[in-house]
Amino acid sequence: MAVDRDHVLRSAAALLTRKSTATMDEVARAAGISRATLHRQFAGRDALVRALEALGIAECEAALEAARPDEGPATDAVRRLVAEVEPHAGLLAFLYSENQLFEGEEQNQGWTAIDERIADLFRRGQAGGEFRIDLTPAWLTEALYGLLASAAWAVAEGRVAPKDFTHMIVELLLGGVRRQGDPARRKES
Amino acid sequence: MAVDRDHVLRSAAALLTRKSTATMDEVARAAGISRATLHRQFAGRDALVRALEALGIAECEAALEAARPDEGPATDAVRRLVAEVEPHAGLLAFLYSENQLFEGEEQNQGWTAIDERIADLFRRGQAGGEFRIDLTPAWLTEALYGLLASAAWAVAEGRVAPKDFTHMIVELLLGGVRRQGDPARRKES
DNA sequence: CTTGCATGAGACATTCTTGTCTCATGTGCG
DNA sequence: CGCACATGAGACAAGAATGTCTCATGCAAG
Repeated sequence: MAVDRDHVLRSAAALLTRKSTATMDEVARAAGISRATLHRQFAGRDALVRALEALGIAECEAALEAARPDEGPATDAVRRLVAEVEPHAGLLAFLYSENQLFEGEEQNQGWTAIDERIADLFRRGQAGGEFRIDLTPAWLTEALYGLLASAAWAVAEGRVAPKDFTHMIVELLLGGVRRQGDPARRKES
Repeated sequence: MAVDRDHVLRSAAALLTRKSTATMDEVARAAGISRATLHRQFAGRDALVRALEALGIAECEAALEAARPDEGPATDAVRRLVAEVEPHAGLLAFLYSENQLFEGEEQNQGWTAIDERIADLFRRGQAGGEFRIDLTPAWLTEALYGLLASAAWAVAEGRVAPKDFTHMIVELLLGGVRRQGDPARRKES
């Protein structure tokens, strides 16, 4: 009976999100299997992390699909994207910080493709006049990752309420902290 | 002749910023001393990290002092704060991710004090009508850390230009990505 | 010159994690 | 029933990093 590989991966993701230095043994126990069996599924820690990376990439791609980044106002597309990504923010935060360790190693091609699609969304918003143009799409993409990770950690540590997750990120990213204070309500430019 | 402790700390900060898993031996060589001497200065890796944390806290406090968070518009105070913190963003990013590992350990009191001062700045901006009030000061503080770390990493990996550092963070944090005077209505759900 | 002291180099034991292996169990299936 | 196979438990060696120790070197002050 093949162990439920997907279940193992998700258990590992949940654990490593909280404790990124967890041992193979801890990962195995978290999944309810023995270290031996875990090792039969994933040749080693590297293989496990790579599999998690593949999972994260797949989930990001699925989120991008579901968010339909090319439809409607870019603003709304960003909202949809964050909402779709929210459930996987923990895993993404883990992978995001994990990536900082890959000194000069080959950048995973899957990520660059996702980066590009997200950057394209920001680019579209800029071209359409919805977004300001003095911030590069590359930075906006990085900032989105950073905010997702920050929010995931802040929620994990109880510093902010889980239910506000999407709202916090989207509102800060889109509108910033400054009051769009307009005595005359926002009208045509 | 006592080794230049400050020089060692800054070398360690610079190295760990780039490679957070660097060995004690690597840290020692980066500082131009032997592992034995490094160990005489800092009882162990923990002690070193704690010293780095103290350094980071001291630099944050100095930045807060220099930024005069209680003077003038909160908007300008945030600008000053980010500008003051910029030189230490690498160290802060390291400490920020390092903190994710301190499972339930005692939260360093120094950080909570800094968190509070930053949150107070946001609170002041909200009370004064400069900042929107639907985002909690706690979240804004977290977001600021997240953006600082993202920017530091993005710069380190060459994905964004170092000279844009402060501008990118401040503009995104304050104004968001949406164009002001944007014809698209604002829908705060 | 001689002494004192910090340092560098390196040996050593220890601990932790990993990867590999063996063996017993237990369950499903023919 | 008997077989095959996946699993769990655990032993084992290898490697890495750490903490501790000793010893020789070099420099500076007396």
